[in-house]
Parts: sequence; structure tokens; C-alpha cells
Amino acid sequence: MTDTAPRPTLEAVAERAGVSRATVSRVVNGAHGVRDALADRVRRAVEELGYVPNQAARSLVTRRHDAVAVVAAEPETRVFADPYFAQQLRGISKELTAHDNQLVLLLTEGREDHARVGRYLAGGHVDGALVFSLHLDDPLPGLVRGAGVPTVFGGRPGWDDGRDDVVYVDSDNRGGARAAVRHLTGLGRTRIAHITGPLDQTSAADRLAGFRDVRADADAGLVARGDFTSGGGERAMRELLDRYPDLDAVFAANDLTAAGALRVLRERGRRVPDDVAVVGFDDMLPVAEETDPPLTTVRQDIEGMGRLMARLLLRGLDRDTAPEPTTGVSAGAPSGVILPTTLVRRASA
Amino acid sequence: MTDTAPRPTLEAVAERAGVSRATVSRVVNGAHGVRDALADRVRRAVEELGYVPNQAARSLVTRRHDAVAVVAAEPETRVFADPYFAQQLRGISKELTAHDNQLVLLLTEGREDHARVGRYLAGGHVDGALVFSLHLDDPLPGLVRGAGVPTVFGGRPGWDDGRDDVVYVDSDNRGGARAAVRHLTGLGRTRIAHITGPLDQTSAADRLAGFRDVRADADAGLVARGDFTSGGGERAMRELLDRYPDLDAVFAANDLTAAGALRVLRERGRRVPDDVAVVGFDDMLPVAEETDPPLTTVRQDIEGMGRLMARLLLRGLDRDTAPEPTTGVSAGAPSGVILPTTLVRRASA
DNA sequence: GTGAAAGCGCTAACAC
DNA sequence: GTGTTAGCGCTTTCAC
Repeated sequence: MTDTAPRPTLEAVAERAGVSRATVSRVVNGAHGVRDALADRVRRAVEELGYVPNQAARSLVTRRHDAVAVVAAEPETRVFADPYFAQQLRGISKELTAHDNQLVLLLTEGREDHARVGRYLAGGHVDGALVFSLHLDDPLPGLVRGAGVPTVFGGRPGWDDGRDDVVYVDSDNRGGARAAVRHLTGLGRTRIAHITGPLDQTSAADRLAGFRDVRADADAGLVARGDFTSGGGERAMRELLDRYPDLDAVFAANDLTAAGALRVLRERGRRVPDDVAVVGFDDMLPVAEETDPPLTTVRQDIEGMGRLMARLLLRGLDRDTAPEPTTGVSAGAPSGVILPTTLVRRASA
Repeated sequence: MTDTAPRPTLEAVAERAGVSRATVSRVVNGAHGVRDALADRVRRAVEELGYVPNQAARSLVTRRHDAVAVVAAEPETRVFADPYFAQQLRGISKELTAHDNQLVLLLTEGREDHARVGRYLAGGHVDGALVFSLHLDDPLPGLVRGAGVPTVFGGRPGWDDGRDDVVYVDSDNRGGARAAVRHLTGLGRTRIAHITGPLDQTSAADRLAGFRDVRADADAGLVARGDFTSGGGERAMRELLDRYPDLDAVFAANDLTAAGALRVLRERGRRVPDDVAVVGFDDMLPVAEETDPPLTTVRQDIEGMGRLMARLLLRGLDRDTAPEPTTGVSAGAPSGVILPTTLVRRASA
């Protein structure tokens, strides 16, 4: 572990180039109005000295950090159960990088961490925050608001207090669910069941709503509660099969759930998709492609969600962001942006 | 997106408490030698004003940031193919949090990003770096070294230039592989094949070495090259079966590979584990538990690796880290720390 | 034990 | 166009 060498300052560069600090500063920050000859001298001096601006000094005066916090509750979300969060992070990272912003990752494990996150956010270390809030009673959002930091949420926040300045990005869970169920009805299926996710998460609630949109008159018993895990999918599938031995289709709230359901169906001697058609949600590759048969499922643009979150935040921060005509973001302050989903047909339905 | 309110400064607190800035600074930084009465007054003022230190100002003088960069090459590693990296991140985050350090995530997509990362690291924004370097020819390590930032590597670096100041944390890939293969021989298997990972990654190379440790005299044909994906596992399994229709066991370099192998075995009418026993590596839950049959595999303490990386870095940074008697880290500057692996028995072998 | 004062390295008015 | 100067908010000698 090497020691950090003393780094050259603006002053040093100025001296070497024979100009004032102000001029060096202008050149370094790409300002206009410096004669080419001088600018070149400065650039050469920067090069020779290996000068790198001291961000702390800069932030102290500009009050900008070019850094954004990404806040996620680790145990409660499925952050680490699947690559979902990782993909969002990737999208966020790409977008932030493109605009020279750093990504500060704040993972919370429990209540003790909330105070810490609040303090950090309030501490003015970052210019904004990207917050993943998937639970109805998540304390994080309130906290972030209290900190007074510009924020974009990932996933539709559960609370809805009428404030229209809450910016969030979500994928079209409800529409995706509708598409899935319609696909099933299109296949001629008539006894279609749904295994939900944990209904305190808006994504799960929205998918259930989408199911109901299409199957408004379905028996209540055709909806079984799952928890986004394959074990939960197994349990729910058993329940459903016990109640409705003649069901011919299942829409599972996510791919893991579908994988569990698939196992139970096989165990009970049902052929998929012949006897029972199955559709999942997420298109989580390591799962959806590995099941037997491979899963027909609803794909969301997860990375795109991440990118968009970052973009919206940066835009709100008055950074120079390219206009974004494709995502349907309205001018002004969009409250929520919903990304489309697409049905991916494989063998299970 | 709310605006940031003007925050109170040390000065303001000092005035309110009727003391000097120096005294407030001492109290805030937990220094000794301030009379209790005064300290209390200061703390109250801090509370009332909602004072939070300005980190930029502090860094400017202390030259510390209490921040650590985590650098990972995104497309080349399996960073986002599975929850592996996410779990390490979690471990890292926990440890950093416990020592009041922030985590700055630097994801690189390709060569263009390297310069950026180098600049950032050299820019003195962080006190140290945690670098995931899984490829033999990864440019990142050299870059990080050039930046002169204290660093701990995740995974045994491929290069080995004799410098013993390279600190890294890895899990016992070789030992784990040995355990896996021994398990197979213990089962009475005699024709044991190995599907490797991409051999330019040290983890894959080490697992192959472990296989060879136990099966020194195995036919070269019993080793087929995979790439850590299930598709690669399928291809390799087909090859192996074509060459050795009588093989009775397979050690796959990771769980995804094993999942692919399992599919081909089923397709070819081999019963697992009766005809062919299969062992994977990683214990990547969403895969290992979902395969049919569930996978016997080698588990690594992934989160523990992350924690340990962070701990070693912080220690090298002279932070107050608790002594760590359990992991076998020697005093002084340990070069490489290898975490143990354990065999997890399920149904496939 | 406490305060005064000197910067840390940079940007942004403001002169020239 | 370019230089001068005054801080940004904090820590840290060094007096007292």
C-alpha cells in the first residue's frame, strides 16, 4: 500500500506556466476567454506536473460535489436476492459517469442505519439522491425528504400524499401483468390463477392489479399469496392446486415464484404448458432461461430504469443533460415515469 | 426536488455556545481536554442548530476523506451475471459503515473508463481502493498502482511480480476444488470429468489446479473448457459425454456451469446422481437450490471476503480497526488472505 | 483548558 | 483577456 505523494497545486501550475492562478483555473475548468497561447502553456504545465484538481477545495467554494448517493435498504428489498438491483446500479453508473458524477452507495441494514443515512444526506456530501423504496412503510423516503436533498425514487413509492413533486421511475408492472394474463387468455386458458408477491411492495400490488384488470370476475381463491421466492411459489402453487385441480394457467408475480410453481406442477404430474401454462415476471435470466421448460415472462428494462433515474436527477440538478424525447418524460417536473414492459415468449406458455 | 437550505457553520455554533471555533471543533471531533460544562453547551448548540460538519472543508485540511473506492470491471467479470459481486459489496458496505467510511462505486465498462478511474483515484478523492481484478491481463491493477492509492484486491491477482506488498483476499478455490473432487472419489466415482471456467481468471485456474491435485493422472480429455455460463456448461458436457460415455462424475467450475451440465445429462438420459454425480462451485442460491436435482456445491464466504477486504484496507489506512483474530490474518502486512470454503451436500452428488 | 490566527486549494468577483 | 483578492468552513499550532 503505497503512500500518497504530495500533489501539485494550482499555484504550482500557475508559476510554471507563468500565469496567475485564475487563468489556470479557467483553463482547467474549460472556460472561454483565455488566449490559445496561454491556454496551451497552462495545459503543458498541467501535464508536466501531473496536476489534478483538489476536489475538496473546489467543493468548498462551489458547493457542488458532482456526486450522487444511491440509497437502498438491503435486507428488505430483493436487492441481493437477484441481479435486479445490480443492473439498475449499472444503468445509474453509466449515466452518472457520462456526466462526470460519482456514485456513493449507501446500503442500509436496519433502523440503526437510517440515522446515519439521514445525517449523510443532510451533511451535504452529495448533490442528490437516488432512493430505492419498495415498501409501503419504508422510512427512507421521509428521511430523505427531511434531509432536503433532490431525490428520484426507484419504483413507485407506496405512500401517495398528493405531493406532485415526488419524482420516481418505475416499470409498467400493471400493464405488464395485463399483457401476461391476456397472453394466457389468448391461449384459450380459462382457469387462470395468480401467485402474488409480498403485497406491501408496490410492484407486487401493481401486478396483482393488472391481473384483476383482465380477470375481474375471477374467484378470490385463484389468487394465492407468495413472497417473490421460489419457496413461496411452491407453497402457493400447492394451495392453488388443492383448491382448483382443474386450473390451466398461472401468472406468477416474478420468475423465482414461477420456478417454484413449475417444480410443484411437475411433482403433481401436470405438464407445462400443455396442462398448465405458466408466465413469470422480470425475465431474470439466470432463472427464466434455466427453468424446465424455459419461462415465458414479462421483461422490464431494468438498466434503463437506472439510467433514467440518474438522468432525471441530474436534470433536476441543472446539469447539462441531453433532452430525452424517447422516454415520454414531459417537460417541467415529471412526477412519475413508467417504462414499458414486454412479454418474452419461451416454452412455458 | 427541494433546495438545500443554507447550513449552519462551526462559527455559528461557536457563537451560540459562546465559545471559540476551536473548542467547537474539538468537541465535534471528540477530542479530550474540553471541560464538561463547555462541551455540553457546545453539544446543545450543535443540536439546536442542526449543525453537520462540512466534509469538504474538513478534507481540505485533514487530507482525509473517509471514503473508499470500489472498482470493478463490469462487462468482463461476472459482476452482474450473478449476485456474487452484490454480496461482496454488502460485506464491504457493512465494514466501511462500521468505520464511518463512505463507499464510492466505480464501475468500468471498457478501456475508455480506465483513464477516468485512474484520474479519479489519482485525484485524491478517496483514501483507498478495493479493486476486483479477476483477469490475468486486467489493466486496472497497474492503473491503481500508478495512482498511488492504498489498495486491497478482491481475488488473487493474475500477475505475480514478486512484490509482496500486494494485498488481496480470495477464497480457497483450490482447496474447495480438491474437497469437491475428493467428495466424488469418496463416492466411489472413478471417471471424473472437470468443466473449467475461463482460464484467464485466477479463480477458474485455481479450481482446475485443485482438480488436478486430486486427479493428477486423469486423461487430459476429461477436462473440458467452459466459461462460467450454463450454455458453456452444456457445450462442455456434450463434448465430455461424446468422448467418455462412461464418465460417472463431473466437477463443474461453478454452479451455472453445473446447471447446464445437468440439463445435458438429463437430455442424454443419464440419471443424476445415480449414473453421473455432479458438483458445482459457489453455492449461488438462486441456481444451486433450483436445479433438478439440487446441487451439491462448494460454498464460499462471499460477504466475508468483502468485509475482510474493507477491514484490511482500513487497517492499512491506520484507522482504528478491531483486531481480527478469527480470519488468520497475520500481523504486519499480510500479502494474501485466503478464506476457507465448505462443501454443501445436496442431491446431485 | 481555551482562544487567536494561519492556512488547506480553489473559484469568482472585481479591477485593470 | 488576465491578474488580484477575498473568502468557502474547517483543523491545528501556538500563545495565553
